[in-house]
Amino acid sequence: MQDGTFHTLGHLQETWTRGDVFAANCPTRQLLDRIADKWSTLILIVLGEGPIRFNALKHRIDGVSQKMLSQTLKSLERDGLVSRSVVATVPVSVTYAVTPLGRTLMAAMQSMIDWAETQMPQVAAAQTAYDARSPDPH
Amino acid sequence: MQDGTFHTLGHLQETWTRGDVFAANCPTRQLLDRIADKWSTLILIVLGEGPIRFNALKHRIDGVSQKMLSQTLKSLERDGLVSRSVVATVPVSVTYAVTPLGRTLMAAMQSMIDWAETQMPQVAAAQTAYDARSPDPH
DNA sequence: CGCACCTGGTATCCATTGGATACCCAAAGG
DNA sequence: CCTTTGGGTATCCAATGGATACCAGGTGCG
Repeated sequence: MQDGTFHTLGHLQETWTRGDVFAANCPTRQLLDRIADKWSTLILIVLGEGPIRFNALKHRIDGVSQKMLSQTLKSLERDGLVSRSVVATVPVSVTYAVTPLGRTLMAAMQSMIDWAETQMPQVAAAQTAYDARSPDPH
Repeated sequence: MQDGTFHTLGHLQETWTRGDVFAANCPTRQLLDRIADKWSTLILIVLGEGPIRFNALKHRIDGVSQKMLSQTLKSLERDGLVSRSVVATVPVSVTYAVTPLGRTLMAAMQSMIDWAETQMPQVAAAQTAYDARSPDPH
């Protein structure tokens, strides 16, 4: 398969111990690895506002490359979290939307966003303090 | 600085538009990029159970390399999410623990874990269906 | 007609990241 | 001695991500 594929795992495993997120073969952990991802998170947040076309999405998410966007969308579609529909307009336009399953994930993610927004000053302060303690002795 | 440093961003920016997670310079997004990370998530979950030493942590999290573990711990410490304490035992032992700030993040992350554990069958089914539709035409 | 432009991608190449391995220190134990 | 132990760092190589170029194929424009 091509350059940076997402399909290396094939499909999720069948057997696991519930709660054992730390064994590499635990499907929960595989799933966590997939969704604990920069672009997936951002894409789902934007899609939460409503269906959107590929290029609009690309311009909305600052810094995402076309390659990562199409790869990540493909993987999210495979996971049943977003749906892809080709609208046969003049230049074919492709619209992406969150599925009901994806919407349940978004609720869980929202608490992380909220945390980041509210706790940011704390983190910035901690960083400043840390950097002051270790003066980067070069 | 050495090989795979985490400090490339220096420190978080000062000016932003609240809720604008999509501009690359938004501190919330920088923070999100940092915590929406495979190893950070796993480390915080383990640390949530109580303080733990470096090697114990390493053996607990299947598949993490020593390099990534020490790098990620350093970055989490800088962000004020975990604390590192050197106990002057015979071979020096280092204990890591979650800070109160880190504990607030863990609560937010827990909903993601719960989602992964409960919705995994849905995702596995979606993947199977997807793979059946696109027969990988080689 | 011939050319550029639109959308939604792929193919290619190179920089950065992550993983495996080896090594380091100092003290204890055989 | 020589190995083991804990907590790393240094080095090297494979995998990942990003930049850029290209493609299809229909449309408007000179």
